[in-house]
Amino acid sequence: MPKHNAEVAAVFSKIADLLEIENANPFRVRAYRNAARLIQGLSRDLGEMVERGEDLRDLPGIGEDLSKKIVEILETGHCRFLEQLEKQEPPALTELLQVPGLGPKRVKALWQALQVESLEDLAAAARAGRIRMLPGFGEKTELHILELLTAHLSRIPRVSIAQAAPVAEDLLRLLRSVPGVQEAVVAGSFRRGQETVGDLDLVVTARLDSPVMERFVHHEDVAEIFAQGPTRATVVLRSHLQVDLRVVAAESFGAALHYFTGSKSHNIAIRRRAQGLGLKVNEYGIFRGKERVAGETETAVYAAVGLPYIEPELRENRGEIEAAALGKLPHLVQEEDLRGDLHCHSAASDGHDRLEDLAAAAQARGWEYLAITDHSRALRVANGLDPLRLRRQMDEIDLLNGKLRGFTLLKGCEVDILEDGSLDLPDALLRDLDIVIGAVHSHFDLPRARQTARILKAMDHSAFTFLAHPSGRLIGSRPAMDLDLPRIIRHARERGVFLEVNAQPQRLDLPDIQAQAAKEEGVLLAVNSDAHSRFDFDHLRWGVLQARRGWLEKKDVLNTRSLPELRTLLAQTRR
DNA sequence: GCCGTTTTCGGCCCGACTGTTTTCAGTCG
Repeated sequence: MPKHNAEVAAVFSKIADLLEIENANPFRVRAYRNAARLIQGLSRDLGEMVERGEDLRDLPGIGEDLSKKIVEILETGHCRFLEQLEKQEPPALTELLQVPGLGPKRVKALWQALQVESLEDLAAAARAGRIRMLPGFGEKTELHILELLTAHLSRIPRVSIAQAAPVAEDLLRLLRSVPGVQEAVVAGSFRRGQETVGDLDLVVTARLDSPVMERFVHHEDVAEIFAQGPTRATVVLRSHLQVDLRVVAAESFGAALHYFTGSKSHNIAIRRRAQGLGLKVNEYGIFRGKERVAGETETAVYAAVGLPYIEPELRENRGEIEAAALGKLPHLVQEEDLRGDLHCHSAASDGHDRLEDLAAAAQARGWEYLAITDHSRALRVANGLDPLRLRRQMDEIDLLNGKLRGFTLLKGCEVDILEDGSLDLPDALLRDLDIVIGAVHSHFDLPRARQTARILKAMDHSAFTFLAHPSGRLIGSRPAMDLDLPRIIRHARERGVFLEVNAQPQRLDLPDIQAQAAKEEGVLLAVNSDAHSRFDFDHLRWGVLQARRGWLEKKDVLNTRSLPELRTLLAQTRR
């Protein structure tokens, strides 16, 4: 089984963990971590790059040694260096590093002195009071470790950004009501629009005498206070979500917001750039010696290092700093750019609303069009439409369009791609539709070659418009299908069809990096709500964020086109 | 382990909070 980017990144992360426990040169550890992060965020397949004879050393942070290790992992599925490390230290130690509060030094000390190799060992040692005996540890640390462990075991995995949003908004309301508070905003991965967030980072500006810190940590939703100082606090909510609060003076707001928005690797790159200019960047501002040269706004922070403002969604150190320096940042698509939605369900299949209610809600959002795309017959659990029912719906849409003014319902269907790659409805019927969405809803576990061939075949159908939720993943519950996605993206370009960025928060599919790869290939993407009721159009907020993270501009998104432009593009997919 | 309009060697981002250290290490973001 050939290895792919994610596996290579996992090997490098594990090496970094084990090296860190070994007390290796921290910069060597960082080199592995940086490489893991780079590879995780790469829009291209390493295996394919190697096949094409590209030099991996052209990737920033990859040199002679790591390049060889990547090739070794891709070709053999193993990494001898990792296996060697695992002979010296139990691989399970890296699991201990996942416990917040336990770092490499403590893990190593616990292992060497008490033979603690797993979470169970750790709990047993703490309960037996053996940890407090170790040098550098004390009674409080021992109790703290037990608490950390309990918190870790009961922790929720990263929550979807859509779930975190109402929590964040409640907290902001609370903070803004505290006397002396000027601004309160969310930073961190939430502000960058990541599909899931591990915690919430809040930045507040307040007068020195504001009781904001006290009010925050003693808020009724707070279950536990992990740390609290005059400017910074970490708490865990009853919902198990961790929240960090940072309070700064107004003059430092931009610097603090920039610092806490991250990402970490973007910040490091900005700081290195600042260093080269004789400047120092921290959360209080940008300094030349003792003199503050910026800090009040993010725009000023970027200007101080000679860059234009960089949108938070781009701050992943995936080329945005270089693009900014060249004046080549993308003008990211916005929700207001959308003229309609090309994927939604009515009560005819598994949606909740009638066509006229969906149309009214869409028109109220200022859109020009909405495609009705109920499921096809194979998806029985969703009450998929057979040819007769779909024909009836098409007639109903014609009638409705006769009454609508300045708005059009498009006739579509989300057709199942069957196991053999054929589509679930007769060709003649599909050709009478405006939009034919191909989608996989079954046989997610076919081998890579068959799964890829199945989808390529479906895309070749003469009526095919775009591929819905191409990876098939459900965040946190179902992994992406094993697919040659670069090949599917290339095929979409050659065949002249489109791909989807599905905005359902549990899907967000294509994900950011793959959406960017499609853009680079010149494939248009439809950012769709996949609404099952008129309220689900709000999902587009998350889809647009994901699209922005993929560097998509208005011109890259199919449903930013006016209806006549859209019809022209749709006609070109037919053959 | 990577990298280079000053470098092929000597650098590599920066500060807050906690606990046990009597002056700072460990961890985190």
